[in-house]
Amino acid sequence: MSRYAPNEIEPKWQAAWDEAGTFRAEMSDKPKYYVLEMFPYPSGRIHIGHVRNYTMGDVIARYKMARGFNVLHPMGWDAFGMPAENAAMASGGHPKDWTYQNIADMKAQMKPLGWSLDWTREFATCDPEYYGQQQALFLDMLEAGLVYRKNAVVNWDPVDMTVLANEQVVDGKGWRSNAEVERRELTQWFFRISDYSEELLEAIDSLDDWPAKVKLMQANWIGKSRGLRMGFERVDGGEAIEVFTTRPDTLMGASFVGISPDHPLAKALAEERPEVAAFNAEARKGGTTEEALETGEKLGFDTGLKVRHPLDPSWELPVWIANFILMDYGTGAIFGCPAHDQRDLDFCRKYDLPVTSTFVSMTEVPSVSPALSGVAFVPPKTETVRWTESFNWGEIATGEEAIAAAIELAERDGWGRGVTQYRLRDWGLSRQRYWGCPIPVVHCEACGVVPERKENLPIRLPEDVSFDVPGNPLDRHPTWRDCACPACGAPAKRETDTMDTFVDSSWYFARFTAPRAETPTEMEAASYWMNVDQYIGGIEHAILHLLYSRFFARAMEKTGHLPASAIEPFNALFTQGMVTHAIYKTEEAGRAIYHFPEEVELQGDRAVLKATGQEVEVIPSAKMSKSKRNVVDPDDIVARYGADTARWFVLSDSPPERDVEWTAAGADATQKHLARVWRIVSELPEAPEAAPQGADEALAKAVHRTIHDVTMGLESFGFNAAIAKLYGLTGAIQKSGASRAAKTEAARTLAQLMSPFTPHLAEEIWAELGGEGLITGAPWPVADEALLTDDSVTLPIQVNGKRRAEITVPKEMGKDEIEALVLQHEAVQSHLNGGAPKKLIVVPGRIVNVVV
RNA sequence: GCCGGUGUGGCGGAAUGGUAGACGCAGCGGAUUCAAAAUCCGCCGAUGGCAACAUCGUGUCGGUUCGAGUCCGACCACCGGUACCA
Repeated sequence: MSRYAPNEIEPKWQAAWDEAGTFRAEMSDKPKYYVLEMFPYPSGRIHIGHVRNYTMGDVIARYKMARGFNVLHPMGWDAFGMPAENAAMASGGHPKDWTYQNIADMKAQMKPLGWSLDWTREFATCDPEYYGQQQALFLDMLEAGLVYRKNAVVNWDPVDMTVLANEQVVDGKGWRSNAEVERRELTQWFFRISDYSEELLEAIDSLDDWPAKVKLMQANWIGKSRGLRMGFERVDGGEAIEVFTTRPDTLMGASFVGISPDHPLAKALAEERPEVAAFNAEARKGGTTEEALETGEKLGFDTGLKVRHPLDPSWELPVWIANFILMDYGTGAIFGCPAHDQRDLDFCRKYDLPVTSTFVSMTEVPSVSPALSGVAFVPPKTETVRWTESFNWGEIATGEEAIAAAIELAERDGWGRGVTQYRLRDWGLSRQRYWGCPIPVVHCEACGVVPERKENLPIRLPEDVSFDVPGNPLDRHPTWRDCACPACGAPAKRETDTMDTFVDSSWYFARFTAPRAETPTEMEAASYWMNVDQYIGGIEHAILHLLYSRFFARAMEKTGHLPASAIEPFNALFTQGMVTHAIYKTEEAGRAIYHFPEEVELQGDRAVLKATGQEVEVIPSAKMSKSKRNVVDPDDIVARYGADTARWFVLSDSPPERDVEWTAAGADATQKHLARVWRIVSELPEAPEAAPQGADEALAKAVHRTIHDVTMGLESFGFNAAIAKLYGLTGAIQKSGASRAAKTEAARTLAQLMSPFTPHLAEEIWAELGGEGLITGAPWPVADEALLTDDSVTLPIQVNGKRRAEITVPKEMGKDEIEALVLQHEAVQSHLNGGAPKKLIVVPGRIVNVVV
């Protein structure tokens, strides 16, 4: 008997697949199936989360292959991004070298796992062949009116004189300079995704095979709301201040009008009055994230200007500048209603502004007024509210009715109009960074902003750049910017902003259908392979990446790069959980320092650095991130146990949609199990020619029950449950006294059912048992319905919902007969105390409940 | 702050509204062995009991139902996203 030797069989079968071209995808008459996992960022090493993600996709791909589909399962690299520049800054190399080296290293780590990938389609988004096509796409979108320029705020580091990513802002300070970050306006390129708000929202309903939670998150993100856009007339006769509100029903509770420090009025005031300029500078401190704005300290400045309340011209409201109002949202101005909005209430209490409730009374209104309690009361939209008499639109209405009435009144009297507003903002794609796709436009003094000519694409990144000082190397490159204007030929300057890396990942799935095409896509290939039938990736991409991709598919349809059938590019989506790991953190001079797990020693509840004994803060379970140094490398698992063990192991224990905390315990057990399967196969010749009565049939039943259960599991991402059933069948074959022929047949089926999970071992068994060709792609076994049912069923008997006994009855026994049997049952009798049951519930084939 | 999710033995987890804890890990006991490794068999939520069995038990509190881990409401803790991390 030979031993289970993964290090021998795995390279052998991988070579066999390569030679046969098993995973190379070509268009054919067969039905196609496109399975895609979100492509990795080449951080340097693959981590255990990648293994889990790509093994899931591989299981699906191999299963679909066995079901007769022509499967496309490609792989590539999301290769632009900040870490490459950070590495260049830290160690002096070049982002390109760093990235391509990482790709080579990670590919070398991925190959031994035996994933059914079509490597002939591989590309990296930093290949000029890819980003050049992306530039062509950009130009087509520009021509189609889907791209424009406007001002937007960024995080500005005043010491390093550079734009910071949100991630580089830690507690409001720049991560390198430790200087307080400011919000600063820059002219940026934008995609008109908000033009598609309604369409992207409505089409969510058609995404039947998407998780409900992702659809809900997207809908909330788009955030459709009906509200009132209205002007507040200025007492001094200046230009009215436009605001948008979703709660015009609370207009009678208005205390002030607030404007953003970037509002034209605030800027104009700052020109004249130094104290306004000083406040605006102060108010611009801090990062741009919604979280920072919502949770940060609210600051205000009374401009001294007054506006009139639209319903009562004698009622004057002060105009304040407030730091929590962003110019990017709505009109950059709000009216503050402290009684019914917590943020406004906090603001008014801080600056001693009046708080007026717009309710006289209602059941839900707290007895203490917001002015005293400090707790704002948001009027319910669906419940009837008793409004104050000053409301012209009636005393009693639900919040929704009052909102509608307010809009109607405003439109009738001409001081405002009802508008549908979306939370979704246009997608700012400009990045002031080197390692990204250059935006293919030219700035000409005579012609303005001019698109590059397509024949000049790709606009390549220059290679002679330096990272020794912060800022965008393209900006300070001596010659790269210089070019001829594509329109007039005069000397001009290139755009030095590059594209957001989300652009790269918004169409790669389409590029995989024709990865070497001279145009972004090829219609024939795109029409054949699109859509992605099954997309798999992390829940952290639930909103941005998926929404941007849905927008891009529409934009590509509009510009003739995708068929109309592909505007929703992902038929089915599965969001797998993350593999998490503790983060180990210490602080030095107010800055966080992260430590690798191997640098840390655990001592009961506390953890210390091995080197110094310094106590380390343990953040229990967090997303793996290179910058947090909590990434687990799967190499030693693969090296020690083999790919099949690693593949089986990452899918066996936890449901794929759930986060798992990584532990290495259990890999031993997985390998023991695979060795046991191999041993069972090796020992088949010792099984008897003839079996005792019923043994063969019992084994066949176990086999077909398992075919059914595993197939169901594969259809519904129930990988862990499917694996549990495979453990069960293995045990059943081992313990069975069935004949050699029956056991051999069972082992062949077991190998087929295992083949998506452990393809190398499955091939080895298939060959050992005389299977024809490769097991990969061999037709999937079909369960025989006749073998799935038993002649008798065991019914639990409950008394008042608690299990007290059970009876085994023939499957076809009628309700009346079961009732009679149950009532005679000793355990039931003793609970009845001679009386009759109040109720007797018989659920055929399931359960009996006696209500006493 | 806001949006979304998760919570079940010592651990990972199973369970179309129908026997809570499948399967696996760890642990305990046994067989085999000179001994070990490997392998095989058994036990394994808590409390009480020799046992049969009884009571309790799926984050907390409440509700719907003959019956709730599952549905509804409120809360707590943790995780993801929050538009320049990818």
